[in-house]
Amino acid sequence: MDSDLYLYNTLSRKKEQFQPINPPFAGMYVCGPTVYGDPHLGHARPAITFDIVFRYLQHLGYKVRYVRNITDVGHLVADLDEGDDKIARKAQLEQLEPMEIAQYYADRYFIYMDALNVKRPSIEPRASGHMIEQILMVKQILDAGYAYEVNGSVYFDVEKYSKTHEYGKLSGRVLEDLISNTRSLEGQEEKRHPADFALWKKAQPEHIMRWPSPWSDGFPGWHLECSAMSTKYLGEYFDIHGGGMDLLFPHHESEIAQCQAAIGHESVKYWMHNNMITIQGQKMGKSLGNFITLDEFFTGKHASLEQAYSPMTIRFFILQAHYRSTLDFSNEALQAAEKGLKKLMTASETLNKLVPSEATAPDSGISELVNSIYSAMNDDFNSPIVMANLFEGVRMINSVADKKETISKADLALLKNIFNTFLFDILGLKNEKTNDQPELLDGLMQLVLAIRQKSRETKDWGTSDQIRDGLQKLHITVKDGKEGSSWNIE
RNA sequence: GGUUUCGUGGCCGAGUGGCUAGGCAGCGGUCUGCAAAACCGUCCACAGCGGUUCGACUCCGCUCGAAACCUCCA
Repeated sequence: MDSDLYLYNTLSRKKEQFQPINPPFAGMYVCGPTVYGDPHLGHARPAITFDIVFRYLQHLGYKVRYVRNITDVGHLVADLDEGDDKIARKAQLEQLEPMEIAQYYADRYFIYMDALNVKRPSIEPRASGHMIEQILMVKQILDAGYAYEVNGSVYFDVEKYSKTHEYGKLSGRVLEDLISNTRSLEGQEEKRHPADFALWKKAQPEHIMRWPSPWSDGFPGWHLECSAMSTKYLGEYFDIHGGGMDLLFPHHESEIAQCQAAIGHESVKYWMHNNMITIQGQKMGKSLGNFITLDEFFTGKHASLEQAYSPMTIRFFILQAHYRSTLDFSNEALQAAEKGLKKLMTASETLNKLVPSEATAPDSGISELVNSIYSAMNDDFNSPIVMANLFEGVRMINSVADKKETISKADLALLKNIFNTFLFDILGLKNEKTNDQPELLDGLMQLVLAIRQKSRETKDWGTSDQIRDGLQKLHITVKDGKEGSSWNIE
């Protein structure tokens, strides 16, 4: 099963043809959220990026197993002296089990990702549910001689590993630089080498999340869960591993080392990384305190938001940039996205009402449109180009509706197919209008517009405008065309 | 300091060695009772300086500027 799909592999820093290991199956692992805070705009980017990858691979006919983890381990420290871990504080103050906090935010994550029309992955494993696998992997690495135990903690021996393997190949780092640049942090004295990282950490008394292990009551190292769970569900060698660029080092670098040490070979064929969302040129992130939660976007309740932005506006906004570029947030950009989305959705409604003619005139090249959309997707998931092409389709649709152009039956079917396939199925955008009683509303509107038409015929503009303005207040726009008036819910 | 990546018009954002990105906003026009929407036309670019080339926004070098990672973070 050969495909024309090319994707950018961070490991080689080149676009490579996608050739799955076991076609028609495709395995994909993406680093999911750490559930100790409300999901924000930054969470939406990888979720949507890899949602597109998931959807497109399925569209191409692959049987995709998409695994995205939930990190619910090791970040909840009850020590209130340092940091601003409000969740731990909350857990302690309200006498909550830490897992209650994790559950709460995991649920929140699902709700908001559903709102963004992000498909649920095939498997969403939790780190806390895979202690056995993680402990087993630590043992494997110890047995292989690439780890050592100190006081109940186990560390990965980066120095030894780097003698026979290239630690830093993914992020382009050199070990010597890592030595000289690593800060001396508390608790590092146990490590033989500053670049070593924890596979298992003995829990300090204040650490409230802990599990028994052969070495100590403690918790697994940050990088371990992904290696253990990807191996469990996707095997020792799988196709795609994705995540945010900020995870490149040390997280993914360490995953590579862990798998190499435990299994004896690398586990990932293609590494994909989405770029960050910035706010005034700076990364939007938890640590910087400049993030805006999805809930705040949807409700408009945040000081830097001029209005509320719907889930699909956010999705459109994100898809209008290529996933490997930074994307700068601003009200202006969001408002542009909102208008663009509306234009696209209105056109998709118009499309369903279009009447075909004998031929397409002028010959506007709808099949070329299809080709260039596929080329764009195949070129490392270039969603902005896909959208630009869809807007070309919008122009055609509106021109036909305006009777300035005509479209053949075959071309119309083709155009409908493109919109259904790409706009809705692959880009995953959807019409957000809600209408529970379409017949009732339609009947009412026909009546109201008939009355207005009468007033227009007698040039009673006062009544005519009163009706139109009144409807506008209810977010129903009336458009007067050559063949009577039409209406639209905003 | 090291690693990685950028610098495109009023805003957001694609792309290419010579030929239109696209969206939003602006301007002019068509349509309309007036609008709205739509369509047509149009203005505004490729950080700076060198080099390669018949030709560079696109390749190379330097300068300036910005970001991410090196510590939990999507």
